[in-house]
Amino acid sequence: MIALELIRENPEKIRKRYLSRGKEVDFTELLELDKKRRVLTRQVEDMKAERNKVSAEVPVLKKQGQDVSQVVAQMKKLGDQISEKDKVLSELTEKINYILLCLPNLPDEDLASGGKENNKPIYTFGKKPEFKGFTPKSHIDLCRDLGLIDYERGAKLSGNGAWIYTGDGARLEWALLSFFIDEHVKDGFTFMLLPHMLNYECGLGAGQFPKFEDEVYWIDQKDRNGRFLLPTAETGLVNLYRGEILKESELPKKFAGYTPCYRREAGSYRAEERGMIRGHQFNKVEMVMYTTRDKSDEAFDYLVKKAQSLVEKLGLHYQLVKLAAGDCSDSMCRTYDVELWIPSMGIYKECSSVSNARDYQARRSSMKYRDSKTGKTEFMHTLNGSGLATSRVLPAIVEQFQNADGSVTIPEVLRKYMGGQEKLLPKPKA
RNA sequence: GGAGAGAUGGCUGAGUGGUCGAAAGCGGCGGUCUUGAAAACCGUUGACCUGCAAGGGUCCGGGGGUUCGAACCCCUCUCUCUCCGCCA
Repeated sequence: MIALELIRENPEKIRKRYLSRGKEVDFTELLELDKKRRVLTRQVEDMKAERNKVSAEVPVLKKQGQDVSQVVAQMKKLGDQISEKDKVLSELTEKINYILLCLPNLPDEDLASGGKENNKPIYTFGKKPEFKGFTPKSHIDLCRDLGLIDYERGAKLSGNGAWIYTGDGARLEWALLSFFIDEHVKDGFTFMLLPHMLNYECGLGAGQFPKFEDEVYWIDQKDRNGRFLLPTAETGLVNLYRGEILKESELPKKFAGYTPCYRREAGSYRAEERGMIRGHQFNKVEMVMYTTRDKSDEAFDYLVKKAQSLVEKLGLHYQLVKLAAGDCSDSMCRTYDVELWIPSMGIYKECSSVSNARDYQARRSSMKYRDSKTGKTEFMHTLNGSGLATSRVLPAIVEQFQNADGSVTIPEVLRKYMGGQEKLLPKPKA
């Protein structure tokens, strides 16, 4: 949620910043409602002040033995007027809040405007692997030949967009998760295992609701009392301090959470995204940081570096991409993606998205800290980054590290999690 | 799943219709004392909205109601605890 004052003070400037996202906004209605509300608030508060004053006098008059029936009748009338105006006021407030909740975050001003096409790679690590003397296989074929994934039975159990990690595949996925978590713990992150079913407020606070209510799986009913399966651990981790005020000295806070991510991904299936590139359930370790206002840029760089270092330790070729304003998700001011090279597809695929939401999420769920100097409360800044989406990393590993004999070399850092195993070998044909 | 109890400030906990935004204790902050610290003593100490300010308004788990007036009465939801049952 962005601050209403920003819009009130300079609607034109804010409008232009939204334009860089490709988002046309018109604040006319919002500003009118806001104006109405401010006038009405003033009126209602004056009336309430009157009522409070007179009501306080009633017991005094009674004690003096005076007749209060006339005063009481007057206050009854005033009370009716107040509740009428109060009703209008709460309707206004609800409308204003809804509009505000639907507005995306303001993109940072240094971002390229426009959509995906304006994303800019700003760093590249390693090189595209060359496959001498053999034609490289796709991760789908590799996973099948190596017995890592059972796509057919995954679909049998759950439907399209589901798969089963089997044997070495499960171990490799688990090794990745363990490796990432160990790295985070080493860096002082608190490891978290969250409930996978979250309440509505989590979606609202993270910024996914009300807009994307249809993109998650609902458990009981799809409304404010229902629960949904988290689409990312961020949705939970970013709600930890909802309604709380922390001491400045408690920040920054660093969390790393592992959860499966459940997403409907309605209509997004394409032939090129078979395999584990896009599914209804995938594994991800998510990093979330809470910082003070002045430390969030620093934290952002830190999280980007962290995501990069994980991929680099695995030895994977990737590019770091600075997203254009329009490609950043709605809650975010800025986003950098780490994209892994997938040889069979001839493209880079995101395995980490690091973003700074600044105070957007904190405003939605009122997460504040007390500034040690001023003593005032400020909204925290929240940041998040995948560290990493293992289900995207595994395809890159098998494709980038495949050998002529059909085997795959396991990255060194993962071997200790796999009993020292160095290679994944093709299963003998039955 | 059944029965009961409860939710009050950073914490413990009093308050059951009228100067209660809320006693008391702890904690925090400031001070006195001390070479310094501790102890003791004194003072101070919730959040939000609005306003230049003075002030005003709102908040005692959430929502609704009764009343001139609600932390307190009524309804409802959520959560917590205790006991019983069931169970991976």
